[in-house]
Amino acid sequence: MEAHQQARWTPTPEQIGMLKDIYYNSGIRSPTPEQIQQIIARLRQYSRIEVMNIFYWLENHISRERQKMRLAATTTTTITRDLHLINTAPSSSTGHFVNTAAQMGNYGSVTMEKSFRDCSISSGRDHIETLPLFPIHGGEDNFSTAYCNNKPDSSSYYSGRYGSDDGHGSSCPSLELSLNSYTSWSSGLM
Amino acid sequence: MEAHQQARWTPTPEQIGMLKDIYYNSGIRSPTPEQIQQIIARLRQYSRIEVMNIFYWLENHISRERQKMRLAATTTTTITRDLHLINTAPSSSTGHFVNTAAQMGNYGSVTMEKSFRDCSISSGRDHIETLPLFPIHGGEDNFSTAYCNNKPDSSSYYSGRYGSDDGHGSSCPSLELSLNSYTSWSSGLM
DNA sequence: ACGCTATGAATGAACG
DNA sequence: CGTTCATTCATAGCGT
Repeated sequence: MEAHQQARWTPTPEQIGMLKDIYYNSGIRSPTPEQIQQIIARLRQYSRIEVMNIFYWLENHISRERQKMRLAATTTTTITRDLHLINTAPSSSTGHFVNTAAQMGNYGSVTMEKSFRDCSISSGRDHIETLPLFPIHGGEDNFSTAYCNNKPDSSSYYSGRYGSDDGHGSSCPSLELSLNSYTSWSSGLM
Repeated sequence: MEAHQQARWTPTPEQIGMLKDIYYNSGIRSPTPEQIQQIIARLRQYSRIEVMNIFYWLENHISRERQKMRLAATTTTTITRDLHLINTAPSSSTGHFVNTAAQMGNYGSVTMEKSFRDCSISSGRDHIETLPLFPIHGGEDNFSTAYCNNKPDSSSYYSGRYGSDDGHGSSCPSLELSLNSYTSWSSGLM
């Protein structure tokens, strides 16, 4: 087993320098395909690099700068702690606690969104619906294995969080209307 | 102090599998409210999930697939071999046939960041040559192994880091137009 | 050797 | 729908 080449692109100093130049000097944040091609062509001289690497690099770079900025602003040890009480836009910020009610009503376009919207009014508050009346869950992870049992080796990687040993707490071995009827939606749903 | 749950929905492998099933096997891209209800009802067994999560998942998935498609079309001398994408019929048992390729036909506007994805594909880690679009599978499990396109590494058991659907197949070695005339994106650039 | 940090990679969420 | 932001996972690199 090997063949993975390099799992992760490791930019050389030259590449980083070039990217920074592009980023800072040129201020390019969203290069065009042509630009990308050229950039890539250049960087490839130093090491294996794909377009996505550049993409990620730029994205991460931008993100990170913002993050730092934000962090600095928040963690400011100096004064300015009570200054902004109303400026920062709510939601989606460092404080991120999603406003449940804020979600409804504005998704974007009109396509599937409409359908979602119809259901989604319950984004966290009400979940009346008609389906979840009965906690159908008998086999819990039955199909889980069916889906992807491709864990070749193992992977015994440390489990960081809840892993997958539980979580559903399903304990209702009752009758479920359609637990494993996948076909039902596939066929009947569409 | 209980945490605020996870700010971000963390799909379990099971959920992803189910979503893929819905997406690929059923070819559902814009589920109806009823479908949404059912989907969500099912997925809720594994973790907390709201309608919006599904909505976003589908959107992102579609977007991503489209990007790939565009890329393929671009790299393969325009549309040419995309015709035979639909070949082997599922012929499982339920007989869900997919029709995913029906969407292609309108990609000519490269805009911005996407240019990256457009231009590149190979990451260097995985490389799937076959389009995961169609879980054609002549087995007996119907939809089971079909989803997992065998994902060697990653092996993240939990969140969504295991990847599965992307296929960066074409790793164009150096077919670029090679506009090496990096005359000047910036001043001297290097 | 082990743990921490920096950062590449991936994807969920949201904007226009 | 395409683009962009934000968050998180995974890992190369480095210090102790």
